[in-house]
Amino acid sequence: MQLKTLCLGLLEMCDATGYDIKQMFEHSLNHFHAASYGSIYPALKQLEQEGHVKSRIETGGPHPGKRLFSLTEQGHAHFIDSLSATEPDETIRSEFLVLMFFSHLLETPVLEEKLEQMEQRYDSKLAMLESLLNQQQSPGIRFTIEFGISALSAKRDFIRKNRRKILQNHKESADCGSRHHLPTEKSR
Amino acid sequence: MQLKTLCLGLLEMCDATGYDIKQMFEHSLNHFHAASYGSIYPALKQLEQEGHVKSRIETGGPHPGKRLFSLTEQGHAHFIDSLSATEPDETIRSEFLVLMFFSHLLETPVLEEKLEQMEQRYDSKLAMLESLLNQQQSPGIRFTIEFGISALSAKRDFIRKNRRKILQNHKESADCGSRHHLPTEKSR
DNA sequence: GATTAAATATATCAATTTGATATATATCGA
DNA sequence: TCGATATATATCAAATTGATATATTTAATC
Repeated sequence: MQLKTLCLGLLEMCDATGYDIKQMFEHSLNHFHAASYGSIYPALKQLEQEGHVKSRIETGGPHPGKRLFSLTEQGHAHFIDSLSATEPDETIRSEFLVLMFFSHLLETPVLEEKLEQMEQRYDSKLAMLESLLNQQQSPGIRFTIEFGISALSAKRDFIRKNRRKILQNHKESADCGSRHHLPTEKSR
Repeated sequence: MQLKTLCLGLLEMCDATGYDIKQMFEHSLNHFHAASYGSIYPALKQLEQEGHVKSRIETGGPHPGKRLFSLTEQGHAHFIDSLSATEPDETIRSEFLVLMFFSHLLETPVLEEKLEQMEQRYDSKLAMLESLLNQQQSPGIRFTIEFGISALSAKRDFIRKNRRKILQNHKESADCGSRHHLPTEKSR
């Protein structure tokens, strides 16, 4: 799914500036989709060229000159079509699991710190979702939040349950970046 | 974390071609990090220019002419440093949750199909991880697989538990792409 | 034995996206 | 009134995706 499609979706909710769209990404979609200004502004520009959105410059208000985007009928229809056609899937990019994958190359205290940090990070992400839950209305949005809470809890609990075992094991087979036993040693 | 760092990590395990690295991404790292040829080959080229890897062309074997990359001592040291410095975190991009977020704009049978598809997708991802589990040795790698299984199970179970409720609710407040009640209607 | 499909291997490129940076005004608290 | 934070837009190099092109080898099928 392209960012353009997602911007269209957010404009289904209310008219918004590029800045507003960024805020929506950071607040409502934070736990399952990110986007940067460097992609949002060009996306909106293209959508306008394609006739899916139109924009007007605000004259009054606290920030005169700001550009408010709104969906056109064409853009609405296009969003429904794109949405219906998107395959349900997800992609994960986990630097934490990369760390764990290569954990035999870390020193035990470093590994311990990473596990600690990740657990805390999950805790604060959970807290954020819990607080979102009290504000939301639409069943679809509630679903995404509750889904996020389930996934996050499972991951945090997995770390909690396995942390001690992993660290014990790691300390015993202290390896720590030496490559003496690796099969490719000769070639260097 | 840059792809270059990850390539270095994979070359810690054994010498490999660009193709081999892509295979490793698809098999071992599949559940937490993807990479395309279009990024792998340039990454290896840069790593060689920086002296972190070196390459040799194979003369014999089934595919003479293929370029095997191996880590240099410098590359090894650099990988350990990069790894120790990476913040444990993760990013999720979920088209499934985007669908759920805007589910009020889908027709009930379409929503039903998406939920069904996602549940199946989680099942097959789960099956893949289960089979990986029987092959793996290193505690770090096992951790990533078991972690993946926990997270995937939680997500699949969440869909199973909430599917009926969501669909029931959705059918009752049939909305289906009409925008008659939306606040921005007047502006169009 | 011939044909065909799938696997192995490398490379390139337009389009997308990130992440950083620059700029300017407005609001709010100290 | 000062400084910090929030609002708002824009740009750009660098990274990455996803698609495409090419060629050989192996395995399967007929």
